[in-house]
Amino acid sequence: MKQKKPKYKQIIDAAVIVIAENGYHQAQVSKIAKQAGVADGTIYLYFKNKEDILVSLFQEKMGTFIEKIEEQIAGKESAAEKLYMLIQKHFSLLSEDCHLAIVTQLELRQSNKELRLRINEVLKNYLNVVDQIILAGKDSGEFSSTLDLRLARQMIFGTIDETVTTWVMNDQKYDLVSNAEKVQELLIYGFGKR
Amino acid sequence: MKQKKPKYKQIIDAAVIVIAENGYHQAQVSKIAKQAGVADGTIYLYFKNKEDILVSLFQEKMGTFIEKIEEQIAGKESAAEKLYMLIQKHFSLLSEDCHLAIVTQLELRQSNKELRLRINEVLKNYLNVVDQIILAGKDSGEFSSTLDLRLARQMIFGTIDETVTTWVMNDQKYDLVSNAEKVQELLIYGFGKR
Amino acid sequence: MKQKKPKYKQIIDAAVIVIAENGYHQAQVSKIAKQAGVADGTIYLYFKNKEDILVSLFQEKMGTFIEKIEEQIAGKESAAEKLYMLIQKHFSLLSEDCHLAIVTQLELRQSNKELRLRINEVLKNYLNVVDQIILAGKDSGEFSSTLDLRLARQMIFGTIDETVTTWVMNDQKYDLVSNAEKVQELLIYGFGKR
Amino acid sequence: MKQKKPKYKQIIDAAVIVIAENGYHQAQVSKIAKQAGVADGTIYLYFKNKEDILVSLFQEKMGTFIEKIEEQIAGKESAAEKLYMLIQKHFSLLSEDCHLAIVTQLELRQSNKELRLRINEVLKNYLNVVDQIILAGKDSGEFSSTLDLRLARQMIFGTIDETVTTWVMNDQKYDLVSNAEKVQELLIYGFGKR
DNA sequence: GATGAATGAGGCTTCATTCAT
DNA sequence: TATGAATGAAGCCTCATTCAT
Repeated sequence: MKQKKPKYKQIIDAAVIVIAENGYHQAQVSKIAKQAGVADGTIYLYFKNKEDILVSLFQEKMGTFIEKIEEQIAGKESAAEKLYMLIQKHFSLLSEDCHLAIVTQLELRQSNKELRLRINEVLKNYLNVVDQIILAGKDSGEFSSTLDLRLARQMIFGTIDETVTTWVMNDQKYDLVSNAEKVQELLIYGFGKR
Repeated sequence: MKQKKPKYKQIIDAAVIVIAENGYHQAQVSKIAKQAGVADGTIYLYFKNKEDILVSLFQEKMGTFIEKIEEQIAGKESAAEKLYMLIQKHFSLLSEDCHLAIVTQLELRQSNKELRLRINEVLKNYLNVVDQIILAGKDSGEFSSTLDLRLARQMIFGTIDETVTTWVMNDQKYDLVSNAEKVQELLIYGFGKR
Repeated sequence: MKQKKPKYKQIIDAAVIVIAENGYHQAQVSKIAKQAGVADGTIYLYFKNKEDILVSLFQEKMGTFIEKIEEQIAGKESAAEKLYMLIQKHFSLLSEDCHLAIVTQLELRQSNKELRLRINEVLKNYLNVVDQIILAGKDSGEFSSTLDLRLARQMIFGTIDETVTTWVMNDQKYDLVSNAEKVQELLIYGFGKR
Repeated sequence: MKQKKPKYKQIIDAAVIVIAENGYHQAQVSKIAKQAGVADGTIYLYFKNKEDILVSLFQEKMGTFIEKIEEQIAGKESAAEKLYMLIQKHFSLLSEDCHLAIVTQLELRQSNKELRLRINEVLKNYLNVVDQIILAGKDSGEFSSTLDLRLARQMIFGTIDETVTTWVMNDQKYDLVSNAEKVQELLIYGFGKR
């Protein structure tokens, strides 16, 4: 059977592998082309330039990422439960794709300011999901009515992100998912006694 | 008037300015030399190579950073107060040096993996201070005795870092320091009602 | 008309000319590229680095050199005749290519130790041809049976090389080839009376 | 006791050691200064520039070299004996100073064309001694009256030089001096039977 | 649509030499 | 005389992108 997967996705998947295995600065277009099994020039039939591959990669993966998280959250009643599912799914999705974890947590951050701004655009969709949970919590009375939306969002994202990054930098050698519950509890109740 | 400031510091300060204003990838050695008012070759009397400038920059600045934070924390009784002073000082030090804020939050993260590993070594000293606070809080009974040290550390650092990064990416246009108290409260009490 | 000659040879020939005309240390890659009529980067599609150009140059030219000499020697009966053809062809091949003579006698010797070691590897093929002649002469009884192979080889190569070098340093202003017979006689009979 | 040896010689001796141990291209002025125990700038009180160190080195060493050879030759009657003494002394002087051997046979040849031309000027004094021997041999009837002076000179120098170079490139691991007699015989009688 | 050979701009670093002390 | 900190010119190589086939 010939490769049915359109070249577009084929190239993005190749990029994830090449970047994860070689690092951002060693991920030349020619390497990605080779991994994807196409000629260098073919890349430019599907992407405007190299930056476009990376942004598309992030959009594509983050789109799927958010969809799956939204699915998980959909049925849940409480904000606490939603937050738990967000964290749990975030952790488990990255645990299941070690290449993607390396790329998003370490490699893509080496991109220049402009690219990172465009990546942040994509990230906003994720942050919107976070915001929905916080607002739901405030609405339902689970969270303090004086909770600052931006700070809460930064705390949730910052904590999750730092947790995943530490895990990746430790070569993913411990189980990330099993931390989900404690992370959620810390976010909701803080360090104080309960 | 002769330059009294030793060239070593002179070059590091020039590097901070050049990187902040031009971006990491546009911070050529020749630009740094020009900004420092020395010849290109002079750089190499004080630094082994370009990477050495960046690591030294981080060491020098982070060293001062940590010293100042430790001074602030020293007198405080409670862990809560110590945590507040950490955040407050962290925010105010970066607020006072907008160039340094850009460099540490955005530009230096574009460095390659090897350089970031060396930067992380320096960061460990900061994380040790954080750990001391958490342990003190557990000792004194302010924090839950079951509090996971690593998770708490990641939550504190992740939240602070994300907060500063967001502020820098928004062009430092709002007051960062005034958020210190709320961030501390969120960390200690979480999102729950009080 | 398209350049039919493959770029590999095109670049090597350009290198010979550039080195001969500008000297080893003034033979920048960009100059060679310009002379070859290709872009700087194209050089690196055919050669690993600058040193590789020089080693390849020597291999290529010395390969042809040895082939032609072997052709000449092939039919000859006596070692004396073979030695004469070796010298005669050595002199005439370099007389016909004044650029190559300058490069091999003067410029390539300025290369660093590592490069010269690699050049010496190539030279061994030439010295093997010399050895064959000496051994043939000893076998046939033309040369003394006590003749020391290494010394004889050094005397032949040293004399030929010094003769060519002197000629090149005198700007090739006298006829080299006409010395071939006398050089051969000197090697075979020495300075003594005959 | 303080260093009585004038700095001039001190620097030249340092240069020989530094070049022999590090190679021509790694023999920076600062390294020579350090080895000589003087400041970089001091070098320039005794030598016009780096090239001047190298030419002076060659002049100084070659001057002594020739003097010693002339001493040896002085008393000898026959040209054959003189030639033997020349070779024998040439070999033994270099055998006794392994640093100098490396410098003259390998490292100094990496110098550029201009420097080599100046070195050749110095070499002429050596070649004059060779010429005296050849002419004496022709006068006395030991050598053929039709012997070509230039060719004979090239054969003597080329053979000696190639012999020493081969010995140095083989890490001076066999005895050079013991080859003197056979080299002389080969030069005088050639490869023919005797 | 697919190829891949060719392009060419751009920067880190070394080291001989100077000159104020 | 002696010092040594400072100078600054100069070149190899990479790799994103194009375009003739």
